[in-house]
Amino acid sequence: MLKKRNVMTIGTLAKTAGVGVETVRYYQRRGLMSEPEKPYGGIRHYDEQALARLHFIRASQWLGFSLDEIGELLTLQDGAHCDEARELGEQKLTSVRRKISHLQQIERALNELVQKCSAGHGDVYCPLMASLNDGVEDATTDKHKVR
Amino acid sequence: MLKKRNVMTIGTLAKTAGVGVETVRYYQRRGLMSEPEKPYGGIRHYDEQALARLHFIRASQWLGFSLDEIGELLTLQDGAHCDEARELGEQKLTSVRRKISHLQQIERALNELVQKCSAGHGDVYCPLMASLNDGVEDATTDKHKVR
DNA sequence: ATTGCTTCCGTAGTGAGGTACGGGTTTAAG
DNA sequence: CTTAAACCCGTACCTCACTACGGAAGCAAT
Ligand SMILES: [Zn+2]
Ligand SMILES: [Zn+2]
Ligand SMILES: [Zn+2]
Ligand SMILES: [Zn+2]
Repeated sequence: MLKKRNVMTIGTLAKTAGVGVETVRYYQRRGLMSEPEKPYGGIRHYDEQALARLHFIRASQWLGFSLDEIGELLTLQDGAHCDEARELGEQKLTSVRRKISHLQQIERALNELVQKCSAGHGDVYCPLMASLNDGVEDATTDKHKVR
Repeated sequence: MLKKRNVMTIGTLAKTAGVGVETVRYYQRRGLMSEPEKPYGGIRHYDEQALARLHFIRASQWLGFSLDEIGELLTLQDGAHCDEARELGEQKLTSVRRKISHLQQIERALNELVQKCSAGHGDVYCPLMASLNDGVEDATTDKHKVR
């Protein structure tokens, strides 16, 4: 694994960034990373720019951006279009907040069901099961589609 | 759409429950619903029990159970095994809480980035982009895998 | 009786983000 | 020099929950 002045093979690059080789190749197919030139009949080598790109992708992904959106972010990466990038970030922030409040609703409902059940109902039919049968809160209304 | 005393075709059943016909058939293939007998050369008919089953599935799904888990819940539905069902519910509750706190971490990070960018940085390189390049918080560490 | 919507049934495709396989080539270690 | 590991490349497969397709046959209204 000789890493002579930031020059790596795809395997070293992948391991350094903590992803699989196949993942790097997949990002190349998706157009998120370029494939370096291949020396005649040899092996491609990658530098610290490729590594930075991988970091960019994983950081963005952690923030909830899809690979398509990351592609878009990359075209705005020159620093001259940070207003557009910020716009994307704001949209993502909104969607993250929606997800959180949806999950919090689920958390409350589920917690209530579990509490009611564990409070011990005699031989009465379990309220947890009853709620699943009758519909949990507004579970089956259009307000919160499952997908 | 004649619904003579709780007797429906698959289409009526699906529409009443707010799902597609194909979804009902899919649940049957998955073993979550039984297929009623078919009268010789005729059309199957469904009753309000089938509808209740569909409600059960959608309510459970809304709570975050996968179809496999719902299958498990259904076997515990007789009321005699509510301890096991509650156990499943508690596990799901834990995972929902983990998801929430993960998303809250993302929310904080993303919010900070957007704020820093919109605060207006002169001709300095955009801190949002810089953070994406350098790694957002512990984004690339093992603590919070993207998948 | 003809039109036209349903039902029936099996199979296949979708989207997201990879992961796996397999056969051939190249390089590094001993 | 030999052999094991790593690389190259295309293609297939994975999960999850559906969704679509296609052709035959049933059923309701005009
Ligand atoms: Zn611009
Ligand atoms: Zn109970
Ligand atoms: Zn039991
Ligand atoms: Zn900026």
